[in-house]
Amino acid sequence: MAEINRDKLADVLDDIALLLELKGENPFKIRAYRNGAETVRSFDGDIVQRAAEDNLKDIKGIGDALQQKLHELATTGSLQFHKDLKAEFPDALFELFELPGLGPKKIKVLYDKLAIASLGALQRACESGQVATLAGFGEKTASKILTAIDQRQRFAGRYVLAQAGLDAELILDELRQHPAVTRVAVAGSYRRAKETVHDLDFLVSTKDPAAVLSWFTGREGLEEIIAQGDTKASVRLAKGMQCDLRAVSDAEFPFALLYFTGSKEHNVALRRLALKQNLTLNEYHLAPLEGAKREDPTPALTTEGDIYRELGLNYIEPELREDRGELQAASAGLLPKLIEQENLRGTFHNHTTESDGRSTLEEMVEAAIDLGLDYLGISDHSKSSFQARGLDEERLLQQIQSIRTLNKDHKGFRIFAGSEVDILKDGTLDFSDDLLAQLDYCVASVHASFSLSENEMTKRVIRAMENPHVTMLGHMTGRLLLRREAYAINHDKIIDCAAATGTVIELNCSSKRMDMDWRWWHRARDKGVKCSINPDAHHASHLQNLHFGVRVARKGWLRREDVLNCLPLPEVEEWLRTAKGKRP
DNA sequence: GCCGTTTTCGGCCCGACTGTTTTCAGTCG
Repeated sequence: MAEINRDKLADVLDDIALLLELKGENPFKIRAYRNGAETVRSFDGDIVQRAAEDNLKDIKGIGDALQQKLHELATTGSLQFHKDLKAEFPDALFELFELPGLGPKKIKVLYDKLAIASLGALQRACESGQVATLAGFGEKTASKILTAIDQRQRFAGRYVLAQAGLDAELILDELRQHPAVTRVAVAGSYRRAKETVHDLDFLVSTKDPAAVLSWFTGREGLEEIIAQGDTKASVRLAKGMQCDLRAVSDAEFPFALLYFTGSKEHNVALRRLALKQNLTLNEYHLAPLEGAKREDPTPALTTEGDIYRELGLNYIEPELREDRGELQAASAGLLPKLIEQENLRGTFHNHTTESDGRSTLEEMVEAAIDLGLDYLGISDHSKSSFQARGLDEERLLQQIQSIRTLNKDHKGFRIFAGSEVDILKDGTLDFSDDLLAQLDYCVASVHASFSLSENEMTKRVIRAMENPHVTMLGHMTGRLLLRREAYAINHDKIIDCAAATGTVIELNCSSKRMDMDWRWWHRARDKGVKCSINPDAHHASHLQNLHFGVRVARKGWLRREDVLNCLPLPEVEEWLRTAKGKRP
């Protein structure tokens, strides 16, 4: 039986939705499958187990048909209905969905009329002029497709959060200085702090949209202008990222900001809520449904908070807007007070030139002080990570001494001596317990043997977490965003083990990692697991990534009290001195 | 396909832009 997990269940439902779209099925049926996929992804509990037991009835969004299909998937590892649908179309056809401008309807026409089922065939058909003759297609469509195929090679199309941040902040600054601009914001997945984004969505309020839009499309160094209308323009930056700008009136601004921040799922849920109150919500206003009776006119709403309040909700922070329970929490007054960057007092898991860092111990300390932190943990690699010049026992003991000495020069700032110790293939650690006991703390991480089965990997990591000297688990899945997949590991079991052993889980906020993934933190938090937001800095400048770490922690519903490195120095010292099983 | 203090049938979020169309379908967010 094929190994089945939560993601596999959700992916099959999404795949069915796509296949049904190609077949031209009822769009609401398609939406039901997509909703089902999202429900599976965000379900709080062991959805695979529930599916195997055929016990999904009370889960909103899963009806008889989806329950039956999920049950078949969970018990047999595959789904006949899915296989049959897939057999109707060649695999290569699905590449076509990656081209902007092509959706299920057009792809179906290409497939039905010209038997086009791959990027190569599509390129040839565009070049030969066949595509332009199809009903609903034309010369421009054909040439746009050719451009899209070409660009697909050059621009992978997604960017990590910190990377997008450079362009986002620059363009925001320029927009703020534009004389015709009143209010400005960057919305979209960047504002929601998704770990990767595919474009940047800017929003301005202005009395002169034409002036702002023409400034936007006239900026220097653009790769292309994708679209330009009266209120909206899209451009591609030289580095390939798409940026959209929307111009609205100042009265419309909060509605547009809410709308363009998304997520799409959050918006849909919000509009459904509005409808229940006989209101209709769009990007311009909140208004009574036509014909609906409403006692009072909607009062002036000038901020997003006003709109939420009008709908009977507390203000929902952008990071939470993923339709993962935030509307219910806002309605019940149960939203968390999310962590803020100024709550961070220090950070663990940082490297120096002793292993593979590029800044010295002293440079790292200066950078931490400049950032306003009160403590910094140094955890260079251990000896098995020879590719990273990992420290052996002798060098680690010397480093501990250097740190103790350097601490004497700093009043009110503390450097903690730690290690990022390798979790070996069998779950044992790279250093003896005696040596680990001499450290202030220890981060344990997997750096090799990524291809173990989920079961073996989970056991391996659990064994390491059961060590009384392991303070925290480093980058839990080893993923590198947009570059390397996470290794297989059972999140539920690791979180349970962290709760049982008092092991902290790291939120590694290196821009390429953001690991453990934000989708799991709410659950971990509720089980009492502590988080440590760590930049895994290999250069003094990488401490800046704490900013994005905090934003992703917010996305995981984390509060100040859930994060170890929000503790003030005296308390974190006390916490580290206390034996692992007895910590608060 | 899902769902119900209007319900077991008839709804299901909404608008801009583009390209192909003489009034709109498709795509995107």
